[in-house]
Amino acid sequence: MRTRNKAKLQNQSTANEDSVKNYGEMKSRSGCKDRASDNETLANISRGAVGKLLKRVNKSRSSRGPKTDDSYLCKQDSTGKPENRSRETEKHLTGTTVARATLDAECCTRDVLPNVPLEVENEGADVQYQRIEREDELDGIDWEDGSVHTLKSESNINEDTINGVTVEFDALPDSSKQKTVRRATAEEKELAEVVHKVNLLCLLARGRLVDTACNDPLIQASLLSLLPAHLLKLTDVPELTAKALTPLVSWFHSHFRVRGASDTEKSFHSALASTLESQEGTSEEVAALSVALFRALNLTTRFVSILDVASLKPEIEKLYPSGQSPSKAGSGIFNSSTLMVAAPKYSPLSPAKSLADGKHNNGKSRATITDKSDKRMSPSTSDAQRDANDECIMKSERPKRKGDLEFEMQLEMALSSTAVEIVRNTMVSELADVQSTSSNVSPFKKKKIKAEECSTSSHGISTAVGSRKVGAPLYWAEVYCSGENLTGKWVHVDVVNAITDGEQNVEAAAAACKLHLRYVVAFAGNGAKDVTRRYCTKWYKIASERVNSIWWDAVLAPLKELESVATSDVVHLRRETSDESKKREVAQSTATRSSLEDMELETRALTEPLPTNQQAYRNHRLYIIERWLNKYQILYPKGPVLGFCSGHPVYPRSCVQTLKRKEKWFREGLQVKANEIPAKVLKHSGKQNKEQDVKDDDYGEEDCGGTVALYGQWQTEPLFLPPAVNGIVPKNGRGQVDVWSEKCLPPGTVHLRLPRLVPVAKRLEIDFAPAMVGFEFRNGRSLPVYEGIVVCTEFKDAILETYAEEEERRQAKERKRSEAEALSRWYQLLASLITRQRLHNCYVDGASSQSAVNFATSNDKSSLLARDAEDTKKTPEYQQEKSEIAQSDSPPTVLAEDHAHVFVVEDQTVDEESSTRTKRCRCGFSVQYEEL
DNA sequence: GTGGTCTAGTGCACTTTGTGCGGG
DNA sequence: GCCCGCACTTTGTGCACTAGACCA
Repeated sequence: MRTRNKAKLQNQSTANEDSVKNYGEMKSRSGCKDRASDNETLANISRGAVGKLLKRVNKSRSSRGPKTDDSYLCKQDSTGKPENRSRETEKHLTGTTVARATLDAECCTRDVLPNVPLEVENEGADVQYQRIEREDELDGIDWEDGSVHTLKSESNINEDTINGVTVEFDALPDSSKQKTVRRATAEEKELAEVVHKVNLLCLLARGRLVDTACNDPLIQASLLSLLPAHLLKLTDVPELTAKALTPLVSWFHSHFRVRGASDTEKSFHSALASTLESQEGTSEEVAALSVALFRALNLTTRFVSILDVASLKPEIEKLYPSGQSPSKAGSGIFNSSTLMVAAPKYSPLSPAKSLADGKHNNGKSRATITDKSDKRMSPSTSDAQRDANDECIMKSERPKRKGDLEFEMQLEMALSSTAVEIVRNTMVSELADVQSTSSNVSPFKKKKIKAEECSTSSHGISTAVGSRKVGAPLYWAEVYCSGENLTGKWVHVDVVNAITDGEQNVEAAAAACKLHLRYVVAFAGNGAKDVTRRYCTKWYKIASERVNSIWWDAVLAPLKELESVATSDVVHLRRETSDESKKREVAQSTATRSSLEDMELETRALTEPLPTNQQAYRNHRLYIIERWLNKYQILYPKGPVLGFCSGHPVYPRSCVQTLKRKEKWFREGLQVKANEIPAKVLKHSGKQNKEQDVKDDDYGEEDCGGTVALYGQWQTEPLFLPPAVNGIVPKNGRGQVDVWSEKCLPPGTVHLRLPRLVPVAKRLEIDFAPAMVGFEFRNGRSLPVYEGIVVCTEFKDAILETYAEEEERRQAKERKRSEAEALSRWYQLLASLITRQRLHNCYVDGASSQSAVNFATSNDKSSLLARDAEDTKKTPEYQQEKSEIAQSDSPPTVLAEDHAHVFVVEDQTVDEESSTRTKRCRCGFSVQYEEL
């Protein structure tokens, strides 16, 4: 679509600004003329002229092709005053326009007016032509092919209207064509993974928190006190079965209600106590209470939770349109449907919230209802509601998926039909509130609860519309029933939905609620165990959504032990009355219970049913269909056929073999057996073929005719290389040995990974081969990397011995060289110091040039510096000078004339910190140097 | 709603064996 | 003249994977 560059006022790009400025310039030019003559008349005439001009420009555009159709440009208001604009926008835009007009007025005087007669009426065809040309010149700048953001289109139209121009789009932006698909970058993936992991850890911690709260003796005692007497004895049977739990579950389900909201500021423990008191709470609290009750009844019980973590994959395209940063929209753990904050997530469709959603998302028709609801809410509830509303606003800013749009439409219809019912329910709840005085729950809270109940159908899996349905199985209990099966069984008990032993239904229920069973974790004894396998039969669907199993197993390992100990401990306590021998037996059985469960889960993993769609086989860990084999894979042996999917035979994944070229096998220390037919022959690309034709392969690779032969491991045998004979190392065509691994070394040879071995081997006249250990890319090409040499084993010691000697010699030589260099540098330093001092004496202290010359002469050979101090002492000159100095009372400057500096040892000072030594001559000259 | 197919974008693995110049 | 070390410059292609669009 060709659009007017509307980005001017949005400061989107400089180019856009320029282009729009050009248009503003056009307008201002006409404004200049207005001022030049009659304001009113010329203004109107000018506007008319601009309109004409635009029409002609548009005409010329449209004549150039369908893509340049700008018919959407037309003059809207003859007065140029915008209609229906906001005050802020008006202010902003007026300022901008005036500023630009002033600026352009100055420009137009110089730029346009000199060439154009002021009489607009007489504006000749030439001028118009010039202007049109100008427009054409601007065409490339001022107009561009651009996308239109739907969310901003409305405001943009207003802005353009302000300028007296209406921007009309002849077609709705085609989202499917405009949307550029942006894939997640590696960095974003990494970030998503980190968020996922952190979210997992938080949810694990949350689960442990809940598990600990379930052990509270006060809560357990309170629950027992509520339990009818006949139910107390239900579980007091030696072989507990799932059936025996049913009455208990029914009682619990009827006595505890689930509400959506929760006071997130309370600790979970106090929230649990409140739930116990009011017999209403979140599904998490209700499930936790059920676990507490079962534990109070001495049943081995776990608290099980689906960890609904942030996605492992960055959902960029889903959540954020192009140009909208994740930070702006909010992302990850804080915006995901995490269980850390229970309230908003579990009641997405409560009437109040739904109405609030409607307020923001859908029109004002529902605003009245929302207002009513809001007015009845308590301040705290309103705050919560505001939070929810904020969340809704955030959600509304995101691009909506097709399903979400449909959901909104359905929601709107449902609300319109049930609005009356909601109001009635609210009134009923108000009435009930007035009547009930004993309850501690605030009337406002109760209203909300009641209102929510009417739409969420409180218990059972709802079939409500929406992407997140109410009733998703998120929390339940697992009770160990020793009477189930032969070895006992962990029985799924969901008091929220009043389901016992319904583990096979969890997956379907979760799927119906758009909830993936990525992680199902059972908590007990402050530990945790991943029991996802028990509830998830379609592992292939969640495998890619789970974190790296090594990391996950490592995280769970200590928790798993705690859980295992805890569940056995519970059993142990339960049978405390047993005698010692029985105790031992129980301990033994619990030890195997954990391993039995592991076996059960592993069995489930290995007996996963065959998927019914072909895509599932692509990365399935157990099964494969032939179409998903890549070019380096083959089925060997080709069977057994486990089943069929859309006519494709399904094979075990274990039949998939990786194929490699001969050279690749060589690198792994294997060679293809003689007379083996390639398992697969691949065609090479043109470029590779060309290169392959030019060169010969080292090992007789069969790459010719643009094909490459691949072999499977079953076609290989251990590498057999020609051995070293008579001290000669067998080499390849390039006179080297490729040392990919130790297996690639010819028998009887050894790889010496030391530098500077080549001269040693040459000196000893020992046969060797450079060892190529790999390739590296430099200068845009791959270059071989050599490391050491390959020699026959019998020469190893001799070479190493000589190498050691050679290295010692080399190091000594190196040391000597460095010392000599140090001396040389010292000499240079001191010589420069002397020169400096000489110049100082000569020109700064006012010494005679003659003395300077003498000084220089006496020092030219640097005899003083070359001389050692001790040696100097022994010389007759030194002795003479010393005596002269002692006898003379002359100032040092006089003495300095034609004298060589003498540094007496006694006059030397040493700075220990800086290791600097200062030598002083009696004449006052001193030299400071650093000791090496 | 689900699955199959096609398309396009992204990331990654594979490929693979120099040359010229200056200083010693 | 020979040998050694260093600098130069930083691929290109194809495939696997993934996700979206579209259709049945």
